[in-house]
Amino acid sequence: MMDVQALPSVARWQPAGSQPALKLENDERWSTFEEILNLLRFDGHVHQANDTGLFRRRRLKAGQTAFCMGQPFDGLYVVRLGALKTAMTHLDGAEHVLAFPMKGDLLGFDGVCKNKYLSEVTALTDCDLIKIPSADLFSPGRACNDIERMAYWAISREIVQEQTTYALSHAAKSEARVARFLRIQSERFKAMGYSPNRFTLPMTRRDIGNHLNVTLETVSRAFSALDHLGIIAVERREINILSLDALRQFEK
Amino acid sequence: MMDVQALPSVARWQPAGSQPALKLENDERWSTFEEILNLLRFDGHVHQANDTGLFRRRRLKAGQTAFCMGQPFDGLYVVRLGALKTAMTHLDGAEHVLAFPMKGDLLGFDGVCKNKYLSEVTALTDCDLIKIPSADLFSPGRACNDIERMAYWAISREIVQEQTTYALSHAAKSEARVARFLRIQSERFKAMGYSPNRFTLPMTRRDIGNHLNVTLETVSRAFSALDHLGIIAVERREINILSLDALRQFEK
DNA sequence: CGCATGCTTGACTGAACTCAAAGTCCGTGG
DNA sequence: CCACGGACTTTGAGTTCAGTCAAGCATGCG
Repeated sequence: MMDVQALPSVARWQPAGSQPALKLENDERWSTFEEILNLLRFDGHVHQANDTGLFRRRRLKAGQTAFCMGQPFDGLYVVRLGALKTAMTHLDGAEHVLAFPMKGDLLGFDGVCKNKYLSEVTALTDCDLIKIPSADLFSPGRACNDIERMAYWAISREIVQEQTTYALSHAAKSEARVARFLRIQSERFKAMGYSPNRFTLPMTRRDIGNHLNVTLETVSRAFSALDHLGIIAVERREINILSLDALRQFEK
Repeated sequence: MMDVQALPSVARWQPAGSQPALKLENDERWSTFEEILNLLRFDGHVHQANDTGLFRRRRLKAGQTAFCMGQPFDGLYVVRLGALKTAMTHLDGAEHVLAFPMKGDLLGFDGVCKNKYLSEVTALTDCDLIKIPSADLFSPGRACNDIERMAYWAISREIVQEQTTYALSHAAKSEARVARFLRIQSERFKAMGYSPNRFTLPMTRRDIGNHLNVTLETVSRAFSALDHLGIIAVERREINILSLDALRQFEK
């Protein structure tokens, strides 16, 4: 059924409770503007004048990088399938995980400013991205319409998510951060149409810890603690949220 | 000379070494597109076709809020003068300081997504903002040109700054974070045309601590430590960086 | 099978938080 | 003018939480 059977286990990752991989017959490597709007869950209205354009897709295997820091900017990407991580590498080599983009998220907007990407994007699982070339965003000849509006909207959403994430790393004890992280993951899976209660984390404890600014041991201990309390059930990367309310209580 | 003499001290705030307030005769409350480009330090090229439009300014006294969480989105703002803080308030009432916007920074883009602002902006000093109404950004009739391009560029820069800030709050001991904070402040003052070595912080220790995710006491102790080491000279909010290199060493 | 990677758990240590007191600056009002 | 109050800052002492180091287990891959 799934066309990635032969790949390493992490690549076979799918959210628990997801529909059985809708046939993937559409192996033609192009996406319509409408598909992008659906992926982004854009709720504004468009003029339907852009139906003509097609956008090229890009496949990534788990572990591959979509783009690196310093690479020249060539467009934005929308995640069609899979999970990734974005990170910044400091001068001293230390890495900071910024986010874990998944289906429907937008990538690469940090590249517009200096005309090169300023973060690094790595696929955690096999991925399928859709590219929106910079030409489609900036060419002055093109009608200033749907793509523009959608891009603004999506970028704004990314900013909000980033702010929220940043706020997430704030204050609170380490266990509370982990609880908040799980709650937010749950909401994201729900927004993508998957089960908010049962899901499989695509990232390692180390990545989570880096993201939340705690050590991987602390993440592990927090998971165990929440498990012992009966709030969640953890088995490696399989998460089962038993009481979302209790989880929320833990965030304070 | 300065037209704010009668205001409380925090309102009289000016970066040390700034030019003596260039006459402020331009009390007409409108700004040109060119002024916005200069403020943002936009380095792309524009078509000069937008010279006609004028943008309304908005004055704020220290302590006033530019906009609150939940307020309907009505446009972006560029800081013309002064310093502010942006913050998110959590459900439980806890506040997280996201950034300290100053001259040339862009505000309000988090409002596009849900059509309402999702952060709260407070003036730390008397401020002068320039408003870019949402109509100028989205009206389909308008030529898709300079304003669009500038907005993209500026937003991307904001994202980069936010990512950097987020990464700043990462890892490292509290003293290192404070050192990094000072270094970044120094660079921002330099970018605004002020002295990178001598400046006055517009925000309290509490705000800095909140922003860096440490307590105000820890910030104070870090300042004292850096002072005793001869790396900086601190006197309340007056900062004098004696050795930028030593400060950088401290970030690791 | 053996190795590499990732995860869990324990014991110890140290850095940052909390609580507390005192000092400084500033604006206000007597 | 000076006294007062409030906001901000500094510094100290005790405590707690999370990092470090280390060992052991599970999984998956060659």
